[in-house]
Amino acid sequence: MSHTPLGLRQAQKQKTRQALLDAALGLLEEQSLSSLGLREVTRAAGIAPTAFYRHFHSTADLGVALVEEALGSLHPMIRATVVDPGDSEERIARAVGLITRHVQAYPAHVRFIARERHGGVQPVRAAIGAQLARFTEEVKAALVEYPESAGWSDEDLLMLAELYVDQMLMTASLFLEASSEEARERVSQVAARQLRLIGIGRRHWLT
Amino acid sequence: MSHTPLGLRQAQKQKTRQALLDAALGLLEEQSLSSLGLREVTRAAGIAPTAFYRHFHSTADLGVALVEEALGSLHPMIRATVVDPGDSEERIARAVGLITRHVQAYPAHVRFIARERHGGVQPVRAAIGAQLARFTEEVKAALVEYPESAGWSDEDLLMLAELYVDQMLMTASLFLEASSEEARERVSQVAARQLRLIGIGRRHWLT
DNA sequence: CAGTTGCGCTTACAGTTGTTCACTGACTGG
DNA sequence: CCAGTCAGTGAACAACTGTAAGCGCAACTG
Repeated sequence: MSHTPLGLRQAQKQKTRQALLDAALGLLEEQSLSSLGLREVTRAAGIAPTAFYRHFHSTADLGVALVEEALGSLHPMIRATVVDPGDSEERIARAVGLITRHVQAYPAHVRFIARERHGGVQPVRAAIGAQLARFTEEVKAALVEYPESAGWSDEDLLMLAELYVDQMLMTASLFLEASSEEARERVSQVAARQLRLIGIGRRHWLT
Repeated sequence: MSHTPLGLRQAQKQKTRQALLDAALGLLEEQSLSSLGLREVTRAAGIAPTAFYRHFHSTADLGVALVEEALGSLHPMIRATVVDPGDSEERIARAVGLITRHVQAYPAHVRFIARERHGGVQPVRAAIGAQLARFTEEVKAALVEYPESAGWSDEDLLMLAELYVDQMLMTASLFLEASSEEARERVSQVAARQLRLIGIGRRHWLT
C-alpha cells in the first residue's frame, strides 16, 4: 500500500512487527485476546519479551492493529460486491461466493473478528464496531443507487444495510465452524436463501 | 425447578456453587472466559481456591454450567412468544418487548452468551451452539403451525428459523451496547423494522 | 449412638506473568 | 567517518497462576 522508500532499519522493524501480528493471530485461534499473554506472543514470534514494547503498548493495542489488518483493506471489496451488475439472484451468488473465498483465504482473521466483536477487550470491540459501521455506511450508500430504493427513508436504508452486514458476518462465522465440504455447501445454501428472502422483503417494502 | 428434598449439606453446596457462578458472571463483564482464573473466581466468591474443585473440573466446566443457567430456562418463553396470537405487527412488538425486558433483567447472562458464542473455549461454544440449535428447532416447530407456512419446504422453514434466532441474539447484543435510553429506543425501532422486512419476505416467499 | 462422607480450609510448590533497567551493536544522517 | 539513534537482549523483580496433600469438623448413614 504505502511504499515510502523505507530504510533498512524500519523495514526490519515492520518485519518483526508483522511477525508479532502473525504469531498473535495464530495463538488466537484457540483463545481470546483477553487471555493472550505478551510473553506468549514474543515466544511464538521468536523475540525477547521486552522487545514487544518497541511495537505495542499492550496486547490490547496489538488487537486494535489486528482489526486494522483484518478489516481495513476490505472496503473496496464490499463496495464492488454490492454494486455488482446482474439480477438479484446473480448478485446473491456472487456475494456468497466472495464470502466463501475470503473465509478460506483468511480464516484466522475472520475468526478473530467474529470472536472479538463481542469480546472482553473494550478498545478492540470499539475498533471493530467502527469498521463495521463504515461497512454499513458503504452498503447503504450503494443501496441508494438502486432504482428499487426510490421512496425509501434514510432510516429504512440504514436498517437494511445493517441487516446485510450482520448477515454477512454471521455467514462468515458459520463457514468457519463448518468442517466438511457438505457442511460448507449447506451454509452457502442457507445464506443464499436468507439473502433471497431479505431481497423479497426489500422489493415489497413499500407495500 | 427440581426440588428433591435436599439435605442441609447439599443445600450449602449448591449455595456456594451458585456463589461461584455469580462471581464468575460478574468478572466476565469485562473479560472473556478463556482469561478467567480459578483463583480469581474463588476470591470473588469468598472461598478458598482449592474448594473450586469440589464444584467444577475447570473454568471451562464452569462456563458450560453458566450456559445452562443462561439459556436452559429460556425455552418455554421462546415458544410462547413465537406462537403468540395477534397480527404480525403485534407479534413483532411483543417479541421486541420481550427481548428488551430480558436483557434488562439479565444483562450479564446475555453478555456472556454473546461473548462466548464465538469465544475461545471450545466446550462452551459447543454448549451454546447446542442450545441455540434447540431454539431454532423450537421456532421452526412453531412456524409450521402457521397457515402461511403451507407449501414451505423443511429447509426453508429451518433457514427462516435460523434467521429469526440470529436476529434475536443480534438485537439482544445491541441492547447491551446501547447506553442511553434513546439508543435503546433506536435499537428497538431498527429491530422491529428488520423483523417487519423479514415478515414481508416470508409472506411473499412462494412467489 | 458410632462411623463415614465430604465441603472448605491451610500450606506448599513449581511455573508463569508483566514490567524495569542497563546493555549491545547495527543502522542512520550530517 | 563518526556521533547518535534505537530495535532487540538478558537478568532480575514481585505478583500471580493451577494444582497437590492433608486436616478439621459438620452433616449424614445405619
